[in-house]
Amino acid sequence: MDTILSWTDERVTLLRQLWEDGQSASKIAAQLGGVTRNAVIGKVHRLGLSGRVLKPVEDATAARRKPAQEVEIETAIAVVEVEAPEPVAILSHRLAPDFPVPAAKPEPVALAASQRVTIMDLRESMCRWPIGDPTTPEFGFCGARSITGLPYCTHHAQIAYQPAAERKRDRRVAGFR
DNA sequence: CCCTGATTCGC
DNA sequence: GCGAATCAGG
Repeated sequence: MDTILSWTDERVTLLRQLWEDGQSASKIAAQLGGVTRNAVIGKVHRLGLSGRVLKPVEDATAARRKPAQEVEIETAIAVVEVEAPEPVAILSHRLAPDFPVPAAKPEPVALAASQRVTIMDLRESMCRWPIGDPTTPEFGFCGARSITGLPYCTHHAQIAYQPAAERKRDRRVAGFR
């Protein structure tokens, strides 16, 4: 077993894809698993991937600091107000069309009954991992604090986003930490 | 308080 | 090379 998950070719490749795809460091870290956003950012810099085409908001963040070397980033980017009105409760598919959605249900209702919330109580910031049988009244969602930008909490994100390489040999199941 | 990326620097 | 701590800002 090649324990110690490090920056293998697979992970670096995935990092590159996600980063260039505009994903934030924290989201990438969550999907890779085993690393923090700091680790992701550090790696991005070592790979020379920083300075990607950013969205106005993020670019402003990057430009604020004036490092030892004057990285004069003169950007005359129009600030676009992107206000996405978020309906209260909707199906996870609608909220996160491009995110993998677990086939109906992995966990026994009893196991997470304490946190389960109904669709009516689901909020944007809550984990949408389905719990229970959708055809029954007990059906609900995890409801824990979700990773901003992702539909699941850290626990379920790790189940939903297992890297292909590791999925093969399996390994980590549910939450650690 | 939530989050963003950037940089520093001990390991 | 790695990433926690810290910074600077939204």
